[in-house]
Amino acid sequence: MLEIKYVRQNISQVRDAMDRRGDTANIDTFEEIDQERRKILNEIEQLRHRRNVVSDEIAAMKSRGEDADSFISEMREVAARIKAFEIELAGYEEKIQEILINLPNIPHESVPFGQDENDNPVVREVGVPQTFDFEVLPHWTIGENLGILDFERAAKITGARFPLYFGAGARMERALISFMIDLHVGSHGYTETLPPFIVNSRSMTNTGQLPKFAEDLFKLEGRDYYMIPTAEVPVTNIHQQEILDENDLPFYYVAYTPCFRSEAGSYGKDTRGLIRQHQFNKVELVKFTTPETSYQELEDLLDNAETVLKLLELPYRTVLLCTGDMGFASAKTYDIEVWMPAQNRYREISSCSNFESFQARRAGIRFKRKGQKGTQLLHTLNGSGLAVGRTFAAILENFQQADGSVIVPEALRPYMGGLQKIEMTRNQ
RNA sequence: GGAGAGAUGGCCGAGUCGGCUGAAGGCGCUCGCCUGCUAAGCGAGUGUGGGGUUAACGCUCCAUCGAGGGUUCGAAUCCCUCUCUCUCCGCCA
Repeated sequence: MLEIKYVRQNISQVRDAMDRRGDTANIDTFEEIDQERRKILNEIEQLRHRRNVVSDEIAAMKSRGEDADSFISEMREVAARIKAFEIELAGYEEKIQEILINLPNIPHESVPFGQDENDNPVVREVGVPQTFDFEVLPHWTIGENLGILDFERAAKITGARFPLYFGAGARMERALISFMIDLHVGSHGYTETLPPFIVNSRSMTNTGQLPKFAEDLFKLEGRDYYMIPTAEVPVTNIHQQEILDENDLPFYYVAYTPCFRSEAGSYGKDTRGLIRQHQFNKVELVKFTTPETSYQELEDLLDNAETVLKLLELPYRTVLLCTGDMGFASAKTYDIEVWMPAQNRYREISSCSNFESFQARRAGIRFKRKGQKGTQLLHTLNGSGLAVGRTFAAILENFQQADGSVIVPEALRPYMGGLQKIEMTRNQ
């Protein structure tokens, strides 16, 4: 959410930013409603002032034993007028709030203009895609052949787009989670957290999933609870409505959670394999920083995520999202895309964003500077470090062998009891 | 699920037969003084959001004592609903 004062004073810049994003948010009525709102607010405040003054006078008169009936009946009328104005004001505030809550973040000046993902500049490519002297198979075929993935049975249990891992596959998924968390905690200074996987609508609104993107979420029937689509939601909300001390910043958190997404509107896309599931695992990095450091922190966070791919020896590239491809709450986003040999293309495996004060304002996350009065909104950032299911898929495809087996990346072997290769065996 | 207790400023904690309490006191923090340094001591200041005004410092008004609603001229204080926390019982991994 943007600050109402900012919108008021920079209405053309805001409109321009919406255009660059290709967002259809309607701020045409903002100025008019805002003015009306302030006019009424003024009236109310004057009446309330009158009421406060006279009420004190009434108290004084009564204590002196004087008759205050005429004041009381006047105030009875004032109270009624206040109430009428308050109802009117609430209507305007609701409208203003609706406009503000649906306004996306303003892209940072370093974000290039563009329509969609085709306009995202590549920042760097790391690693060289391997050449295979046999026909490369998609990861779902590899996984099913090895007996470590079973989409058919998963569909029986639940439905389409749910994963079921067996044996060395289940173990590798778990190993990836541990490997990533240990790396970020041990080498990058993050604090491990294990948050709730279900959150309330307030938390969802704070990070920007609600109200605009409700159809992407799984909601618990009859309750104000939602399954998290990313750990970003519960972890960012850890400090909801808190005033933090500048000396304690920055906070770095890493959290493993499953993620649940309805994937409404993606019918027919990535129907096979682990790329697009209703439930998948992800290790998420979240930062709370001061405004002046947040862009350096974004670069560092991005580097932390890329390190996972480097250690796993997976080729990838990093792209900077253009204005038209960014998420609602983000001011700047990098995507990391891993090489998928069977698709002969790069696929998103991490998304690292700086939200500046957008989420902090909604969530009321502020900090105090030493020697300075008042509080200030801090900046929140997050990024996948990494999406585990897609990492799993990338390993199967990049490390597949002619005989159908899959080499386990060296960095992962300590987490798999030293297993070097996943082969067709009965009890792995 | 049943019974009870509670929710106040960065933190702790007063305040209920409604009215000079935006809120005592303490801690913390900031600034100043003082002690050779440290510790202690002394003095002053110190919530948040919004409106008006100002070039700015500031001044002023309104709101805010878990959330929402009600009673009243007036509510932190009375009533209702909800949320959360704690204690006991039941149930349960």
